[in-house]
Amino acid sequence: MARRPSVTSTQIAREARVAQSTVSRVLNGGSVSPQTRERVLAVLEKYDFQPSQAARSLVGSRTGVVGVVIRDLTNPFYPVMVKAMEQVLYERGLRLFLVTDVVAPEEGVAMLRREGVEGAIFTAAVASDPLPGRLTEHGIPVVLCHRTIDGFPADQVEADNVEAGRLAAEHLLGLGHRRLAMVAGVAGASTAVQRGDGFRARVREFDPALPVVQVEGGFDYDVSYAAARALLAGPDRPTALFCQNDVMAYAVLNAASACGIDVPGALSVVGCDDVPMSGWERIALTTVRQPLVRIAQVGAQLLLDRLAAADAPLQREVLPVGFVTRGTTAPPA
Amino acid sequence: MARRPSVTSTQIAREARVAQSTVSRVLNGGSVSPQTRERVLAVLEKYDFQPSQAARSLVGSRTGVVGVVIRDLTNPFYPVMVKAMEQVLYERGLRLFLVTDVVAPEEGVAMLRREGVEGAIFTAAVASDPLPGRLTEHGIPVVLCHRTIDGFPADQVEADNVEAGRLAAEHLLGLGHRRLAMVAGVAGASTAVQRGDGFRARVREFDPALPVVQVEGGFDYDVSYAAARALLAGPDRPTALFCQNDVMAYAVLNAASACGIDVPGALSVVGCDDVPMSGWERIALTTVRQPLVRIAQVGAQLLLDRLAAADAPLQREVLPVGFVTRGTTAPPA
DNA sequence: CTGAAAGCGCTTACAG
DNA sequence: CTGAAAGCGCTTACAG
Repeated sequence: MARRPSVTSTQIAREARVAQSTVSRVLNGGSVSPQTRERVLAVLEKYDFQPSQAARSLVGSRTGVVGVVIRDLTNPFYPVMVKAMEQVLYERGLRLFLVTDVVAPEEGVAMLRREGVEGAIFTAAVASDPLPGRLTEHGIPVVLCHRTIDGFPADQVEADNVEAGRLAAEHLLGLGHRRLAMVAGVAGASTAVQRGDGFRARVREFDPALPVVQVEGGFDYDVSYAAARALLAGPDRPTALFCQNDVMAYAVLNAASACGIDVPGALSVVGCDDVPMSGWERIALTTVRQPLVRIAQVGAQLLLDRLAAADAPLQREVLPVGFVTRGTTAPPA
Repeated sequence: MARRPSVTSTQIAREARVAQSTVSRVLNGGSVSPQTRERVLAVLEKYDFQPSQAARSLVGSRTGVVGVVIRDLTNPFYPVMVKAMEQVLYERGLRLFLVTDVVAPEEGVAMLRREGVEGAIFTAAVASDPLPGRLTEHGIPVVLCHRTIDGFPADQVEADNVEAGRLAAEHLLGLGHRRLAMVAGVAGASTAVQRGDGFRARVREFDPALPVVQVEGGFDYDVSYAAARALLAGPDRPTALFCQNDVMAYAVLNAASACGIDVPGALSVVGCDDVPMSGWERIALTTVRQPLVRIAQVGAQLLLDRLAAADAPLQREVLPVGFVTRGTTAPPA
């Protein structure tokens, strides 16, 4: 099954009795007389012609493809971002090439380069990650979106995650909780670092002697579920838990159910992200909202801007967060 | 920012003092003497060379790209399928070009053709859908995966959705429910038709006079949530609800919470799909399991087979489903 | 406005 | 085993 275009612009040209370059002109809006255009259009339509992107990419100076690197597509977080990015990219006629964790990171970068992407948006970079750098080395513009890397030479956009952590602590402290724990995300992810820092800083301000127990959830449901079961079954169970993202909070909520621990009666839980599901009555998660869609849109826009002006100064945007009180927090028993 | 490869095989060839075709051979495993290969490999490595897919696609007989058409990426259902497909496709060295509902359907097909996809997998086709046909017309192999179209000339794979509907009815009837309602999916989607048919058929067998109220949920959370609120607030509220997919069941569960209706005490709810979230303690949805990942894998495999043997007879696979009893069903009050 | 020609970066026969 | 050459389907100067 040869995947050659069933009909090429040369064949269109022949049938319309014009030069192939004329077909190209009507396709791309060059100057063509109305009569000629008419004739070519008719043949184009007759065959429902579509030009080969491969040929276009090869000859043109641009491929029109942008790479988007995400982690796990099944985390409800990423589809929302991808969708928002698609929307802004498509409006500008760019296509999106998605790289997920189904391929090894190194291979992902290689794919992006073979694909000739004009730029790439990383959504899940970690501190020591050599991957974004591997792209910039080759002159490919990179945007760090949602997760950032201090000092990395790229446009970056993120939520005010430090403030997010502070808000969570503020809320829990205000409710009267003193036995605090935190379910942490991926070590080295800026979101995890910043949210953790913000939370601890606010607790320290309140009382430097107050400890914050930390368990590792890796931003992952299953990991967090197991960790929560262990934590909740152990001695000195905390009365309040800050989860560095919503998915880990869901895991805690479910683990608490499994352990017969009432939320918020015996345990308060705060998440971070506010993905749509957190508003479900069955979940009703108290959480810190970050402007998910906006972050994605800005990320895409930063790349667009960069493509338009390669030498413009680097941008770094930090978007505000807000606290959303729902049903998973209450004063300690 | 011209997105030309920073280094081409011709430049590699020059530096390695061989012909460009020799570089191509070491890249693609042609016969090359050990010494020559060594020399070329060194230069390849030095520049971290990646060949241009555009050029490869143009000259080769294949692009190595497979199109996957999904509906809404934010429906937790699709990411699972996409991931499973990615896995089998990548193993064979194929890339995946994702088309979501962010682009208009017609434009999606045009993109697939411009991209030169070797085949396409549709996951959300509906009965009257002209799109898959638009691809086969141009000689591009199509697989209908998850949602099928009777009589459509393509390989198809789906769950035994009729049985799924029957199992749901069986369960509810067995529990003693007689006031039944169904939240229906997208009209024209095979899954909706089959699940509905199965459910109604089983009810009819049990008692031809028993009515089944139907409300439209369109496989969509928000639509179903609104429909459920209306249904549950109205007179003659059903005691049991079969939702044609899990997402709609979540909407019903949450709507019931919002209305203060106890599930399963005052209302039994059965879903269909069994996506991972249905097993969460906070949800604990009684549902019909379909082998989601398997369906996606078989879909990808059918396309692979078709690419290997264009003239093989058309396949249609129907995979078995199973009933999963959890916490959202009970005998009527 | 229109055509002939060059060339994008590769793979693939074809010679030697 | 290796090189020279053709050619994939386009866009883009360059002439006319």
